[in-house]
Amino acid sequence: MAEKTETGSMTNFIYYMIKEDLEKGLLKDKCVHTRFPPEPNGYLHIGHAKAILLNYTLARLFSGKFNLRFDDTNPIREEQEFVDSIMADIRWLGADWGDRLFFSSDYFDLKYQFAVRLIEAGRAYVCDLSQEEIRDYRGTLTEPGKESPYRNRTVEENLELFNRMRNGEFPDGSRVLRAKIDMSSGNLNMRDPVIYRILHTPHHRSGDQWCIYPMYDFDHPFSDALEGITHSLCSIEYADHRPLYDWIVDNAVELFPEVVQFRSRQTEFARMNLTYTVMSKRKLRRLVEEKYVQGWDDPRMPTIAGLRKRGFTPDAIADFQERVGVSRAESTADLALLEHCIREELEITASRLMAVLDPVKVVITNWPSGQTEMAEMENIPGNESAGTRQVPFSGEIYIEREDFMEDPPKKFFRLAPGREVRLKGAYIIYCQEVIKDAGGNVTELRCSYDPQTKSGADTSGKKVKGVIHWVAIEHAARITANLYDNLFTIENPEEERDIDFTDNINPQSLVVCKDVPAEPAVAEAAPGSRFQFLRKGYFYLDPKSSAAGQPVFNRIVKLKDTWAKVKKKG
RNA sequence: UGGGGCGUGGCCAAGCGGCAAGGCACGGGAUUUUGGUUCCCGCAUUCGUAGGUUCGAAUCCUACCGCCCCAGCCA
Repeated sequence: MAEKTETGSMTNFIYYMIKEDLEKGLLKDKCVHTRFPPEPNGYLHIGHAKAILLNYTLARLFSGKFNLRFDDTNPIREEQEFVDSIMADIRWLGADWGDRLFFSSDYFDLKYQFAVRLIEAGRAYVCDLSQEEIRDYRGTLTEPGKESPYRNRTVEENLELFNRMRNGEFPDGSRVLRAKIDMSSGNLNMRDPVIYRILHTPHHRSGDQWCIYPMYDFDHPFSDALEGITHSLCSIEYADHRPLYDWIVDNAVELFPEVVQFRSRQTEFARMNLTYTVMSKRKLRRLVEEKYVQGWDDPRMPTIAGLRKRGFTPDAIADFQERVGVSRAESTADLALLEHCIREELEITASRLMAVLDPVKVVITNWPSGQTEMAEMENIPGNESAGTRQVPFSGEIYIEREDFMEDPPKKFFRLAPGREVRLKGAYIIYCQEVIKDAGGNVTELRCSYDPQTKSGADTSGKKVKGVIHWVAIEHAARITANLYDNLFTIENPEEERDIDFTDNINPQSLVVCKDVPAEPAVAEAAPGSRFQFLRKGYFYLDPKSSAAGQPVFNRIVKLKDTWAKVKKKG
C-alpha cells in the first residue's frame, strides 16, 4: 500500500474544491453527497472504477453520502443483467451505497411533471421536425442554427401535444419535446436540445408504463438535484453540457420548488486510459463478440469482472487509482503501475508454493533409491507468523526447462553441464549428464547431490549463485495454469488508425499449461486464494474454473524478472 | 471559420509569484537459499513556444503552436 495520510492520497483538485465549498458554507445544511450513475448497458471496466472510487471515497472522507443510481432512460439498450453485474462489481470494489440504490426511471413521473412546468413557463415545446430536419436546423460547428417552425406554439397546444405523446398517440420519431434555449449558441448543446423522445419500447423496470423517455441532458441534472447530490462528478466530455445542466437545475429550482431545492453542481475530471488495452465499450464488445476473449469476465479484459477473475484485489485497484490521481488532463496510466500495486500487496500476503510450469526431468543419481525427505520451507519469507510447510523431496524431480542451459553465457547462474545450483530449501546439485532425444531436445538431466549441502544445515562451505525451484515427481499434484499476458502487443492498440486494433492482439495473451506438477500442498488451497508460485508469479485459484480435484490457477502477474532484462540486452 | 478542455521528465502527478514534491518506469550499487523482496544512489538548471510584467515567473499578461471533445430523438 502507498503511504497513507488521513485522506489516503485522495488530495486532488476535487477534494480541495469540496473542502472550500464546505468552508464557504455553500452546501448550506447539506452534507457532501455524491453518486455513481452507470447506464445498465454493459460491464464496468477499470476506468469506471476510478469514478466509483472517487465518488465513494470523497463522500466517505467528508462523512457524506454516496448514491448508486442507474441512468436507465433508454430502454432500447438497457437490461437487468447489466444492473446485476454492475451492482456485483461495485460491491466487490467496496463502494457501499447503503440503502441509497436508485433508478432514474423511479422518477419518470416527477420528470414528466417538470417537463409540463417547463412547457407552462414557455420554456419547452413540442417539435414535429423529423430527425434529419432537426439535424439540419441545428446548424454546424461554425454556423448558427435556425429556429424550428414549431418553436412558438402556444402553451395550450404544447401541453396537449405532449400529453398525447405520453398517451401513445404518435409513432416513434414523429415528435419530440425540446427545451427552448438558443439556436445561435456556439455551444450545440444549447440549441434547443431534445429533452423527451417517443419510444414505444418496454422498460426493464417501468414496463410499458411509458412510451416517452427523457434524454440524458434533461434527466441527469434533475435526478441529481432531486437526490440532493451536492457534487455531480463526471468525465470531461460533459464539460460543454454544463451550461445545460445548470439551465435544467435552475429551472427545476424555480419551477418545481416543492421537490427540488438544491442546486447540484457538475465538476468534470479526465477519464483514464490504460496501456496495452482498450477501454471503449464498443471495442470491448467486439473482443467478446468476435471471440478474441472468452467473455466480459475474461481475465485479459480490463473489466472489473475480468480483473476479479484474473485475481486482482479491490485494495490493489484502489491503491492504483489513488496513485494515478485525478486531474483534467487526458491520461494513459501505465499498466506497470497496476502490476506494481498488486505485487506489493501479494508480496506480503500470498503464501509461496512451488510449481514447475515447463518441466524437465532431473534424476539425482546418488540419491538413496525410494527415499523421500521433507524440506521445510517458509510460507511467506520475512513473516514468521505465516509459518512453514514440509515439501517432499526425492530422487526424481522436475525443474523448469529454462533453468537449464547447455551452453550458458557467463551471467547465467542456473544449471548447466558441469555446474552447480541450489534446489530451493533442499540440496545443491551438480549436473553430470544431459540426455536428449533424436531431435536434440533435452529429455532428462542426470545430476548428483551433495549431502553436505542440506538447506539450513550446509556444512560444505559451497557458494552457488543460483537457486531454483523444483517439484518431486513422485509426490507431485497436477494443476492447470492459465498464463495470462497483455491482450495487446503495443502500449496503445489504437494508435495506428489505418489498421484495426484487433491486429495488435497478442497471440500469446493466454498460454494454458495443463498437468503442471506442483507440490502437494496445492491440493489444500482454498478456491479464491492467491499464491506466489516461487520465481514464476502470483496466481489466483479461480473458483469459477476449478472443479473438485482439478484446480485451475490464473496468473495474476509475473514476478519482476531482472534476468529477462539481462538476456534481452545480450 | 464556432464552442469547450488540456499541455510540468518515458507514464501519471504535486505546485497557485520566492527559486521543480511524490509514485511508477528506467540506470547503478548493497543485501538475499525466489536473478523476488528490502536498502542505498542516480534520473526536468527546467515546466508546449516566443515575448512581456516583476528584484524574482511553471505560477501573472500577450501572442502563437500542439493535442482532445462537441453537429444522437445515446449516456
